[in-house]
Amino acid sequence: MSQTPTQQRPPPRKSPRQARSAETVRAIVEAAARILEQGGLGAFTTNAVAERAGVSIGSLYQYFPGKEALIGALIVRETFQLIEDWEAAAVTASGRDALAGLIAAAVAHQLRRPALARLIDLEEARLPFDHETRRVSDRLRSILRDVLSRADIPAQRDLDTATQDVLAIIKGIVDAAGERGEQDHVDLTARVRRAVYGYLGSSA
Amino acid sequence: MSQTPTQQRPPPRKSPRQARSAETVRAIVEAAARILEQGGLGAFTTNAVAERAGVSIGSLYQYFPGKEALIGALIVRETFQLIEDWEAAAVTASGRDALAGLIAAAVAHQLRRPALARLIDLEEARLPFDHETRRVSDRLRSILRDVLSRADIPAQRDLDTATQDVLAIIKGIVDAAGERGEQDHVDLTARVRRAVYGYLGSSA
DNA sequence: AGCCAATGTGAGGGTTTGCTCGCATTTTAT
DNA sequence: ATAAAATGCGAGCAAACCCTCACATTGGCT
Repeated sequence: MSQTPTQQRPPPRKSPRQARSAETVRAIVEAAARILEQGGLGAFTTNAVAERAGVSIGSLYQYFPGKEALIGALIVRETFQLIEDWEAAAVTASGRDALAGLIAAAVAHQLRRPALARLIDLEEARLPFDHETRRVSDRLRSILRDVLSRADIPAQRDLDTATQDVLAIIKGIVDAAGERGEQDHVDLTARVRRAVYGYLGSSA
Repeated sequence: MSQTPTQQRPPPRKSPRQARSAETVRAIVEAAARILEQGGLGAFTTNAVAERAGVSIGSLYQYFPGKEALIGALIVRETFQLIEDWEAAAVTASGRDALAGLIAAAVAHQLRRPALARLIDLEEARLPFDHETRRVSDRLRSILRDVLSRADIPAQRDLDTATQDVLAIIKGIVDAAGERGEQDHVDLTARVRRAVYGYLGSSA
């Protein structure tokens, strides 16, 4: 009966085995994203997500153990996109270039779907999440940490604290800008860079 | 019948006229704060707040038109404390000292009740608020804006954007630090200063 | 074709919770 | 003391909403 010991509170759900169910899961997650960015948390109900996805509420609960798991899946999806961009940016020779690449990628990611990205940051800060969600967030932090430890970036007294602070700086500025409807990647990237470089103790 | 044209959606409520009711309002707001910082948003129900305050649910609704108004009142209360500290810090002769004072005050304010301050920042970013709440938030921004426009601080191309960014930097770092349980005012203040000065284009 | 597993359905049960309303108690004013 | 206003009370209504379950449909396989 118990094959996969996965989560904690609600019983785990099936994974899709056929192509159509994989598409169902995709549709549900994207519907969740659209509901969130158009109506905010207030409009985010499981029935609304199912309707928007064009599936029944029962189908939704076959793949997600509860409402919060939906947000969790959305966080994983969005964060994973950013991880891929960051991994590509991190392989640059110079640490400074890598850091600049991370910042540019973060800004681009945010401006793609600003309302969604901002709400996800808020939810991530608000909810205690499952193993998979934490793992993806940790991976993101780990990439930044590695870049900050490169030789051509000023050494930090506490690398973990520095990583957390730089992430907070990026998210803070970029979320606020997205809320205001800013579109200019170049200007926004430059502002984030100034704050981050200043924090790290680089020269301008 | 209509003496005070106050809010929008729900009907406005009475203002306390006797001392005992003023105390009731105080107790309700403080109960809201305690519920929030101990149980988070999930535990924040109107009945829970009333019970914690030692008053009936009916009394609560005599002074607050709804659940969100409670959070609004809490935001006003907390923000007003910070405004007073900031106004005191802003009268310093040097703009750089004034800015340093704002940062130190913000850090101190955050570390006093970290969980509460963080949740309030999150809620402030999430909800659309009434006139009074916005007015207080605007006052805070205005103080920072004035300091940033001082002569001995590098001129910013767009003062409003700079104000928003600096606020985001402060809140971002300080909320993340509070979440981690940091207690060291001095170290945290120094880190925020580096980021802000870097952003503004000052030298370290 | 026939069987079984996978997938899809949606009405509604059960719970939570925001909020009202009729009434009781306390304070103020005369 | 008495009336009127202010304040306090809390059972319970109404609505929202998460989630289950019994059943229908589809797809894969021999």
